[in-house]
Amino acid sequence: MTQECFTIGVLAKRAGVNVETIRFYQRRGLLTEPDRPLKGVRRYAERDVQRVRFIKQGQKLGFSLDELTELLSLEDGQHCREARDIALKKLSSIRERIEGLRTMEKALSDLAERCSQNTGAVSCPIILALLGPS
Amino acid sequence: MTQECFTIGVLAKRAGVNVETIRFYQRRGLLTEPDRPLKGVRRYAERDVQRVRFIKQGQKLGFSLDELTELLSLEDGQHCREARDIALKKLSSIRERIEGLRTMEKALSDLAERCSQNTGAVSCPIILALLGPS
DNA sequence: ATAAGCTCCGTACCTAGGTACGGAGGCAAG
DNA sequence: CTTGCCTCCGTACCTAGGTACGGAGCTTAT
Repeated sequence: MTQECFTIGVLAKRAGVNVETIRFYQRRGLLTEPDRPLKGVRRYAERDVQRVRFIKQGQKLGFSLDELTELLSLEDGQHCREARDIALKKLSSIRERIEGLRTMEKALSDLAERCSQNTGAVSCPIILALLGPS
Repeated sequence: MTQECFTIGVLAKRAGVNVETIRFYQRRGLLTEPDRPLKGVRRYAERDVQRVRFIKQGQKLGFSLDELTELLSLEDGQHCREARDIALKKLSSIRERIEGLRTMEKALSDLAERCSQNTGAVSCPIILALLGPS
């Protein structure tokens, strides 16, 4: 059986963050503070590890802690209609981001190719490409 | 002919940022400080507007000012080999980001669909989906 | 039962990325 | 030539997202 009961230190290690970060997330409401069965010492489970990893992954993708709080609120499976609205809003911002990144990807790979052909590139196209149809 | 000579206030307005932000970017080395032909007052050109817009766009996509400084250093079209290396590094980080966002997109659109079918969703799949093959 | 090594909690501090403020000077119109 | 609005510059302040610190209390091995 999986060990579903570890301390904050173990949680932090498993999630790859600092203990202080866990405490910070609790203050911010991103992690619910568990009850303390053992007189003062909180115990955590696997789902807490996943939550923290989710937050870290989300941050890498450019979401703020406030946005992630909102996303995590979908997690309980209740409030279906509300969840759907939030999900759709986030979806469109995600799609915009993907589009922007794709434009950047194209510009950079063009640049890299031009450079490796060593055609004595005249001027880097990155900025123009990123500005889109200017 | 295009008017290639405006003050910091106009530059800021055209780029959609605060005057202080321009000055801040100059201190950070993201924008080169132009000479001051008119006894103390700097003049800017269209390319400065584009540079600032580029920075703002890059930030939305999750790049730090340090990374953007590096990307902007490609802009002169010199240092081909170096530029290519930087471009390739950024490319792989961009591709990772796109992948991450795609995973998130899939999870969210599944969620939204499930919600609109009102099947009394059991548990939100977002976290699991985001953690990838766990 | 005592020392090592946790945990808890509050508070202070740090970095990134700005934003605001205040004094001094330029410049154009009335 | 003065009023008003700009620029320049330095310095102070702000928000987000942590990190570090220090005292006090568990808990576990010896």
